[in-house]
Amino acid sequence: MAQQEQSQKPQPQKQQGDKQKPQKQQQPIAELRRVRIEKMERLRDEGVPVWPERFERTHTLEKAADLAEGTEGVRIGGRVIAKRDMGKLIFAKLRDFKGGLQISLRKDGLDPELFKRFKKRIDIGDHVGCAGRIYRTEKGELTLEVESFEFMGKALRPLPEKWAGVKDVETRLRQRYLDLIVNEEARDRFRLRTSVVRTMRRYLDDHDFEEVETPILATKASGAMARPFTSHHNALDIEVTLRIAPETYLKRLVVGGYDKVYEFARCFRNEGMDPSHLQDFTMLEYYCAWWNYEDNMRFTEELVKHTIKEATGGFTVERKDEDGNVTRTLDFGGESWPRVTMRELIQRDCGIDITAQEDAASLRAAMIEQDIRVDKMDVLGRGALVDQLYKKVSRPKLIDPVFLIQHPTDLSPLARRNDDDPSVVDRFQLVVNGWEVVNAYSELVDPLDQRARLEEQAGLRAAGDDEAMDLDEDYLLAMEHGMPPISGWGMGIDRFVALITGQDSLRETVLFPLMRPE
RNA sequence: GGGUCCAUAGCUCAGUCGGUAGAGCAGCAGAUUCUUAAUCUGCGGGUCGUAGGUUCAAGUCCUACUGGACCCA
Repeated sequence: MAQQEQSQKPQPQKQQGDKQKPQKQQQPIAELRRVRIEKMERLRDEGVPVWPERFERTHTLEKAADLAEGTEGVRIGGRVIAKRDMGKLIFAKLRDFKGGLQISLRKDGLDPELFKRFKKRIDIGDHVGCAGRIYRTEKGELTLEVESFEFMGKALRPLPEKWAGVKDVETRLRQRYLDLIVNEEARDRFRLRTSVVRTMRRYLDDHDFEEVETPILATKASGAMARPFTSHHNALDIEVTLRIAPETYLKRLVVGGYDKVYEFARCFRNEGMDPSHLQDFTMLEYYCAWWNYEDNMRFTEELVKHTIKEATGGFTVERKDEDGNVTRTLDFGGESWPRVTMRELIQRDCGIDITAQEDAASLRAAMIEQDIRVDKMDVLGRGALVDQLYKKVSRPKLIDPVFLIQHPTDLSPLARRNDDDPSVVDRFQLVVNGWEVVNAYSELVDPLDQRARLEEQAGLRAAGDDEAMDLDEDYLLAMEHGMPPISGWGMGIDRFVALITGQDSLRETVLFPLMRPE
């Protein structure tokens, strides 16, 4: 019997499909969708607004979960994420962004029509607004006894599996909303990102920094060594590039008199895609006049510790493997993070003293002698070779926070030379878990040295290092109007969030990472 | 650029030696007034990523392509 009744409903649809060819291939999902549209149409027939514009709530679910038993007149709204129908008693679970609450409907506890409507027309995924009183079930769960409810919108497609969630990486990235609906871990991660940004912004504001915005669309890519995205500006008929860093604009502002300035800067680098590089990412940069890199290191330690404490509640971060086993614990709580020069570090890890290797050729020879080979070895200048060498032999070993200081000058064209040793610059990086989290230095404020250094970069560029920096006359012009001593600072926010949320891929810290179209 | 792996129902996954497709959840019908991944009975749902090839026979083997994951340089 039931069987026959069953087959009558879907049947017409199928016959139609057979007769009318143009009807698109019948995806099975269409059946689930059709059922839900039908429910919506029934609701409309019953005079229920199917996309109502408003429901007055007295509490969010997070707040409602703190209410005392017996509280009357509570009005809450949310998405139905579970429904357990026991005949004359229905339990369901509602969720909104920050909380969740169980509701219950008793057949003799509300209008029979409403009870039937909930039973028959409400699907998992739909939104409802409920009014009632708070009580505790026999099993002890705080619950809203629904006295009336309003249908607040239909989900035409089913939600992913309630227990396993969405696992497929591609689906999670392409349809992040599903990841957010179903995976609590994803919600927590993105809320933590927001909290990190908010905490850092407040900390900087509280220390008298000014937040500014500088151009994303520019005529010259500067401030970092990277390939830019280019576009065409129609009105001016010129080539433009998306910024690769906000650095030179923020420093122009210091020329203009800002002495503490920062920007959360979306930057774009047209380079290889891998788990630790996004093409579209967020960098926080700040510049502080009258500071040197030592002052900046102290401030960095305070800022980073404060942020981690606020965001996670502690100073340690656990890194886990695929099975959830803790592989390492990063400790940010150390009294004063250790400082090590690039020279000391490389010497310790492979025996090469970079100070003794004064040019690219001799350094290359020393590396080959140790059987250390890196990409494009024969075209890179000395600075870039040092950098590659460091990344190969040393960086992976740096786990707990450490300040790596005094990088080669020719790797840092915008940084100030060290007074005692002009072959290195007054620069530091905060390295954690083998990742560069912060890059900062005492800024080069001498316009003549700056010109010479940028000309040297142009030479490297001509020799085949396509990451070498471009010469930026407009920035040199600004510099020639006079700069105070400055220390500047940059942090990859995506990377920092990945670090403290235990993610290996930066795409898990970005809501909608770019994907190739399907 | 070179290599390895993955793609099966809306979701999570099985699928043996090549013999024509399975489960759980979700859905539908029914039962059920305290559930918590509710339970119980019954039912529907598939161009096995796409296109070729091998074979009597392909989800399974081969090739290419598409999308994804990872490793190396």
